[in-house]
Amino acid sequence: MTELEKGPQGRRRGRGAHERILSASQQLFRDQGINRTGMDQLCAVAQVSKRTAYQHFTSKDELVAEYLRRFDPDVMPGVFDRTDLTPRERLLAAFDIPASTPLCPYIGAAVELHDPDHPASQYARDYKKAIAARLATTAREAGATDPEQLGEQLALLLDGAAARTRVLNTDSFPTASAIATILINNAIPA
Amino acid sequence: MTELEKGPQGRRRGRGAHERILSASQQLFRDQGINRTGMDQLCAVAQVSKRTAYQHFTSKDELVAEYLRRFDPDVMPGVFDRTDLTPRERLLAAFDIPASTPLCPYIGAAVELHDPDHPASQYARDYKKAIAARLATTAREAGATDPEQLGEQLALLLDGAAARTRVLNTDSFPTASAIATILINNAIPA
DNA sequence: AATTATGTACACCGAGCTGTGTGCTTACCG
DNA sequence: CGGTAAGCACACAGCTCGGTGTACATAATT
Repeated sequence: MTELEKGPQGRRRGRGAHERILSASQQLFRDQGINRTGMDQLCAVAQVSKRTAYQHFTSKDELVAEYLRRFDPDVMPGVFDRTDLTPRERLLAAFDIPASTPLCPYIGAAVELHDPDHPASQYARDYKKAIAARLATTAREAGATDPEQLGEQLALLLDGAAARTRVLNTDSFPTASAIATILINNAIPA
Repeated sequence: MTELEKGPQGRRRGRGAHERILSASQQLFRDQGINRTGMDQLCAVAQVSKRTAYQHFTSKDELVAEYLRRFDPDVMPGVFDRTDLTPRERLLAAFDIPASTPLCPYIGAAVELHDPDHPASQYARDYKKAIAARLATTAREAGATDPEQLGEQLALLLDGAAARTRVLNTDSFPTASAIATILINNAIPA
């Protein structure tokens, strides 16, 4: 982050503007929210001129959508690909959240943007469905009698924990995990 | 609402400014969100001059806090006081939501304001705790082995359904209700 | 009838927002 | 070396927002 201290003439950060902008988005949109983060501040953090930012993203809305698209990689997928765990263990592992996560950014975006037609809102829906589907297929592997239902239920637990953690400012994922255990035990015949 | 069409001189709505403002808040903050509702629009809907609004509420923040405080009455409490239901039935009745509810305004406020110290955020926390407590006492009446735990679990389900309904734009309360049934059956010894 | 509380109209302020226009500088690549 | 793509600084347009100042009008109370 600080490897390119100051350019030759006291300015200029180099060529990776696009990535720096997205990186700053991740940080600021998460910490402050989307609406409370101005493009000026974002550009300052990204060490990018405003002009450059608008050459990479035609509007803030577009940046927000791209920010959500880039978010996924290092959050959920890791859980589902762990071959060292049984499917049943994988379902439960989804509830082991680092506790540093402020709020699922997809929920945050949907609430803040308040427009179901916003590209970011649409992507948030797609993502939520994808997570539920992932949980469902894993539930199937685990031998659940009704995998779709279990997947949807577990997804609801994740969202509930995320929302509640945000509002109450206390980690609600253990509670969700406890419920998940019960549901899984009930849904998978011994 | 339209009983006082136009004042004697083509203006003036009468004395209930305070209530009209709060009423407009309920409508607009719910439908559009807090940040996307300006005081100008709010005053127009409330048929109140901006000056009057700021004589009743010193700031928008204060209005938001009061809006949340006034929200409660006709939502949850009705469920817990129904003597025609057994405690167990009351717990389940909490999940019968009219489906018109856009999003729990407490979650919305906490996400939109993004400041845990905001009076409205604090009240949202208090309210959420109160709901969990209500559920817990009802769970105790129903004979649950660990009422506090069950109360917290059911509260999480409600929040999960609310958040998920908002993001996915589909009613998630039936799913939550199904989970609740399982939890209740597991928590209350036959 | 006089007083007081309440409400009104409307212009205005300063701040912050998204987004541009312009002219210049630097880094890369053939 | 020379051309081009990428990035820069900086001012500014145009808008909306929260909030205020001022002078006036009406309603309830006494």
